[in-house]
Amino acid sequence: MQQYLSQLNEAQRAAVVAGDGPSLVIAGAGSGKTRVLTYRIAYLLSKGVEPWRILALTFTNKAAREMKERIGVIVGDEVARNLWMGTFHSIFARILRKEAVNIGFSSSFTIYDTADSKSLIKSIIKDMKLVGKEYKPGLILSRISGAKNDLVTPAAYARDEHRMIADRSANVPKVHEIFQRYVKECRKADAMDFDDLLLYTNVLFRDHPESLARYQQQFRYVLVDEYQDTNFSQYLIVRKLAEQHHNVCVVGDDAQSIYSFRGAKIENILNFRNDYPEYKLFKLEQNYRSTQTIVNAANSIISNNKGQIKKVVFSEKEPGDKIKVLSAISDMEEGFLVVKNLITQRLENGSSYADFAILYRTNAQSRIFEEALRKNNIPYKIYGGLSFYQRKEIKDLLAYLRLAVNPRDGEALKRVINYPARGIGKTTLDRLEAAAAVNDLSLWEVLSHPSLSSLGFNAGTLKKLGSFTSLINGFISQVPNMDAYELTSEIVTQSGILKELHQDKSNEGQTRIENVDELINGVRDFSEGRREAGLENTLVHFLEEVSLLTDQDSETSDDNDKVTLMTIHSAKGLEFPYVYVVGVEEGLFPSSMSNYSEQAIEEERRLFYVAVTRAEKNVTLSYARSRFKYGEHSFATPSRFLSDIDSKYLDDSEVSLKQRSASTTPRFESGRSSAGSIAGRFKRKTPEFNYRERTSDSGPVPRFGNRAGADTSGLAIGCKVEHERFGCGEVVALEGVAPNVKATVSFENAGQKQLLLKFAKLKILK
DNA sequence: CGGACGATCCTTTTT
DNA sequence: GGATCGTCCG
Repeated sequence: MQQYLSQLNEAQRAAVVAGDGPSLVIAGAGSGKTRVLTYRIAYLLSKGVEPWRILALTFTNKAAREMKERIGVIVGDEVARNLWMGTFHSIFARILRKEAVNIGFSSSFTIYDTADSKSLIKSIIKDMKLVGKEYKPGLILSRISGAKNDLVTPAAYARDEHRMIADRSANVPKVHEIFQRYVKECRKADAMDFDDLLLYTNVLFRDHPESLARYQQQFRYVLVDEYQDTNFSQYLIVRKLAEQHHNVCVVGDDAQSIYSFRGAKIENILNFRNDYPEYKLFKLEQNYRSTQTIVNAANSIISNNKGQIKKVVFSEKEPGDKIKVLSAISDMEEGFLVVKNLITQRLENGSSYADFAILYRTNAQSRIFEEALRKNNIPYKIYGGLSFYQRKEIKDLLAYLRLAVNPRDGEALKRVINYPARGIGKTTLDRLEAAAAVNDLSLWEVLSHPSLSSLGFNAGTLKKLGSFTSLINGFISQVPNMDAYELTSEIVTQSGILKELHQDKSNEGQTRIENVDELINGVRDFSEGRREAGLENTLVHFLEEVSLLTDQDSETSDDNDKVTLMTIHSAKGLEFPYVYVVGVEEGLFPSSMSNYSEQAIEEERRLFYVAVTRAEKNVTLSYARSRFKYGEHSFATPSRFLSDIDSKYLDDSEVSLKQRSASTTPRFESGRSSAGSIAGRFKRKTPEFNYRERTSDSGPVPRFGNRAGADTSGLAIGCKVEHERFGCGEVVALEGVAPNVKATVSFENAGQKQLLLKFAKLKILK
């Protein structure tokens, strides 16, 4: 152990050997935070702490796996294997399966993914006859998810003035009812969604103190990585577990908080001191990853944000390359320029393809780079987007597996009741669902109910339903006898999936068969791997693993020496020698969705910070002046973030050439141009978004506002404003006091509306 | 009932 | 550009 400690700098070592009690490790980008966590765990183990007494929560399963391996090298695999290490979701799914009966679920409950949740919400909306396009499943789900992450029940939701007002002003006043129905349907289906895994853990700990006490006693040490991206629900789990002993070590960086859309509360890291006043603070400020230029440029970016914990990240590596900005006329050209530049850099430095990453804001951007790379015969791998497990043929097969384990799983049942086609159509399904609703049963319970025949189906339909039911019953009866692999093989043939797939002789059909084969192989590997490790290898376990996979987790072995393409979000925690951050344009990065609020822009800026700090040696930024969006091309201006970078870190050789073309390019974003002022070397700031100049400095203590709406402090009667949905209008009245100011706005096309400023996304035009 | 074909909506980001 | 949705017809 001693030799490992000597590899650390003073701050790192202090954090590793800190005794019992709470510690907060503020870890700047690239400051060796994983190393600290790894060694701290190894250190605890070397002090004689049993591995199963250590709970370490990471952001991805991959991070957990790698950390386990590294710890295994130090203390031995046998020991490392018994650590409780994984994502919040997978650890607590595991615990919930054991405790399921305490919270009214079975131990083989299904985990609904986002698509399942949306589909369920959709059918609830339909059933409630909520017409109008305001009720979009995705939007409703995010509202419900937000509530769950704040531990707000449907009843509490209905009492929550803020949520109700927000819903009303978005024309979706019935969300709370949908929420209520959704929770009920999930219970009926013996299913939990992602948020439920955390929510029900809290419910379990609240309602079953004896159970909480057991885990409190088991987990003597709790460690949390990426603490800045935990939500309230996760925060509370950690707090409860550590309630008695306060042996909690959290690691994070407020500057890298990029998941607020998922309910993450940056406040968790800031409030640590309140929950654990006796806490020890460790700051890791030396960056070992990147050159000085990259670190300093990143610092200059993040300094544009108001609220942050003070820290000075520095690098002692060489100054290194300046940051280059590639300016392209179109998205096609952007792809071409980036790939051209990549080829050059690779030849100049003799580096491999795996040293390069292309990072973008949205998955949709990947296509253009895939194309450019393919044309140049450059190998690449792409993360995210349509993952293997989201393909239709895979989801179909998985649905059968899910049914075998939990036939009440309504989403799975609806998916396959008529796949392969067996003559059970929409009419039949509608009637089954109606019967289920009336009798408060799941679809499966209706199907297997003795009085199914009294529902008035004709004999043919009854027969078809009966053979489907016995097919599934056959699978169910095999669950206890077969392992995951045997059962899957059985299901593929018996269900008729294989036969169905072989009907299709096209190329895509061939690919689908290969995919299914791949899944079967995956099940076999899983089955064997688990058996060798002496673990249970049932279908339940396989399904759980599959549903909690992150896209980083599904890396295959033939991914050597390839350029990496991924969103910035998925690049979190990773590093590459050469990084391209592409699509650095207004409306794309920062996303147009974040234009309404200061906090949203700050989060986008943190995302930009994360992107730049992934690089070890070189960062290249690129933007396009026009790109295809929704099938037609639209124009763009360079991102305001370019002007956040101190110009002394920018390589402007190429830029100055482009300035001329920039100034002659007409600007299409009227009135509220941004970093379109790229002339002047990104230096000039757009006053509208330069918050620091307008707001008095709040001092060294970070302050985080919680306003959700736009900055409308300058609003007065007579102002022209623009609303996302209602369009342009004029303010005719203002009443109430901040933060509850209500404005009456007369819209040109939508008439007069009363809007609460903190919720309405009003843009002041004049 | 099921497949085919246009219309329509859309896009952040993910466990 | 592309996935999803509703409608139409065999």
